[in-house]
Amino acid sequence: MSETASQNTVRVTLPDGRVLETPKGSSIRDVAFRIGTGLGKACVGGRVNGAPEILDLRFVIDSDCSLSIVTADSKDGLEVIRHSASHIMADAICRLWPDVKLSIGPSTDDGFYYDIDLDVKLQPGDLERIESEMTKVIDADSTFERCETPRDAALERFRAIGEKYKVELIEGFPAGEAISLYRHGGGSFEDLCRGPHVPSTGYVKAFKLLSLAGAYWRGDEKNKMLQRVYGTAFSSKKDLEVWSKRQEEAKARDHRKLGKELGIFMMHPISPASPFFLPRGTLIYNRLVQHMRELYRKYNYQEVITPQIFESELFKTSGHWAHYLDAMYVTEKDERQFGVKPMNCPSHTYIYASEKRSYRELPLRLADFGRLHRYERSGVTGGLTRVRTFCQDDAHLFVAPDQIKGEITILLKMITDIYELFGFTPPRVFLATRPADSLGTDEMWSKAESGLADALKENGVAYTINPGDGAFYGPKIDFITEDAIGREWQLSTIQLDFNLPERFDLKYTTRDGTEERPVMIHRAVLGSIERFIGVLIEQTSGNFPFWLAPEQARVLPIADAHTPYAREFVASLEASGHRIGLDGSNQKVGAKIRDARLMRIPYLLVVGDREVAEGTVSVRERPDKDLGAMPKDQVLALFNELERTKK
RNA sequence: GCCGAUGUAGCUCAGUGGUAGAGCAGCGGUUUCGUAAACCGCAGGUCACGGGUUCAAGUCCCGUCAUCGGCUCCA
Repeated sequence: MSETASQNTVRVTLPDGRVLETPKGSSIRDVAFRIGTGLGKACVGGRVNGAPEILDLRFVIDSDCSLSIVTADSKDGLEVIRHSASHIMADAICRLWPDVKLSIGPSTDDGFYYDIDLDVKLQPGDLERIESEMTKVIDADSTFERCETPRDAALERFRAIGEKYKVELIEGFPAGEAISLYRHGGGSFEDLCRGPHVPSTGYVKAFKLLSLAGAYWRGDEKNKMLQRVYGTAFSSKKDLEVWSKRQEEAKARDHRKLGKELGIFMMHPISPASPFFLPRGTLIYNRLVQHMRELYRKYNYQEVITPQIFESELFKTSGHWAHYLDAMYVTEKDERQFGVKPMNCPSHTYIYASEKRSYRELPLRLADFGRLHRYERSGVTGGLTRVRTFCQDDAHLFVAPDQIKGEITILLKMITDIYELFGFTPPRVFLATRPADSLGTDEMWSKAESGLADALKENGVAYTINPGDGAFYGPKIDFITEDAIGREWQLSTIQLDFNLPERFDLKYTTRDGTEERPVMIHRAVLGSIERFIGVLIEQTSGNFPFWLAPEQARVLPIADAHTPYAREFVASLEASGHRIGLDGSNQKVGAKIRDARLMRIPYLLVVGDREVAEGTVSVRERPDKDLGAMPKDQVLALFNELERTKK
């Protein structure tokens, strides 16, 4: 290897450390082909010198650099393909409806969309028309060309064709900066775009348009609502099929579907967006609450029960009246105004303030499973994940300022343990900072925000900052988990609050006899029990662990003659606290097995002549594992162990 | 709240202006059976609700409610 590259070559360092000498002026694509034909065919872009942005394959390398090739099937590669697919879709829409105005069309985690302004209301059937127009563009395999234009020229160009959203976007760019445009179809379609794109439209080998939706321009509810067309694209037809299949499977796990099938909850327009928990759902619900109560004993919480309805003064003092009145249920009696509680915190301040508090009592941890009501706007509600009545495993910790970090450390452990117990993947953690509309001083906020950040760092929890997403009274740490179809939900939360103690004038007496203000930590581990159950149903596909299953086992007599024995067996298992069913129906055992499997019963205990004679049951473990015949004591030991270890 | 779609038996769904259907579930009977659906019969509907168009509306139009997909919001 020569020490210095010649005048006409550059040295390109590959991710594996290999150095490739390549003619000056080679494109990323050339380099990929030099590495291997397979890679050359599979690549869609490249990254130079570890920069975050992906560059076009056509990007020319004219100096020594490090390069990593982005292949079509990688996450980055898919992003490029999808972004190009969104351009192709925009082109197709322009061909079909020439008076359309384009806004933005990015790629997303599992596809892409384009927001368009079009007088004609697109119908679901139009998606097929757009798809076939897109296919024409893709079949033409025309080159994606990048061109840089001075800002003012670009502005002029888009203004001339009346693309007002593009004009608005460009106006937001710094003056004098060059604007990059991408065109394909020999210039018949041109769009403002940072890139990168695949070399030609033919690279988009597998795509599908998915749905239509409304979306506000720039995500602001005050702006015009545009039409959003969602689609997805993959590097191969096979990948698209795999994805489609997975989507189907996810739909089968939808908690609204399973909730109905498994008898967990129902909904009724008589109380919109408010679940009715059926007996089976209530067993799960109460078991979860029981589990939290067990933890509360361990972690020194004290549970309280507080009123449902309060005079408005409470919420005026707390600030909720000003911030959330529209979302509260209010009522008037005796010419006094009352509100149904949308959260427990203000009432806990009354318990705190009901006696003179000493530093010795802190941290004071008050837990409350109180039912909350929030008027969620129509259109935002759904299933168990966003409801108008719910309860949280809510608690408020009243702590001295120097106890904050310690408490949060304990909470992080509690939360981590919970996700592990349920077998959830670790949640994504966000630190939500001060929102525009908030209470308190800058000093309070920065103290609170850095307090949370320090606690996270000290406990080695990786997190992302979510600017302006905090509660109006304080910053928070949110723990985000996904449902079956990838929608994200906040379950656990830890919120720091210097405001309520101030507003309700809470105090404690220190060792020195002076009075200080406690800090409040609002926290929920499961979050809303309703939402938690919704996510739990989807994560487990209804296969609840033994300790949570509403019916942990079902005894299946083969014929009527075996029913008395079966009944006895059920009674003795129930006497040990297990939830056992009996299928005494007039059906063949095959049908009973089928019914029980559909209900996801963890254990099926079959009894026939043999079992009666031997004093056993034949145990079948979900979904279809034969554990053989077991005497009663062995079954009991198994169930007790499952219960004890929460498996 | 906004954009769009949907609403037929308990559930899943068919029914494109001319007499409301199927499967499963339910009920009655027969069958007593060995690991994913035995057989026969019966019953079940103001086609979400309210208006309108029409000789005639589940079907077309308008409104309301609810649900679903998004957007915005989420103490």
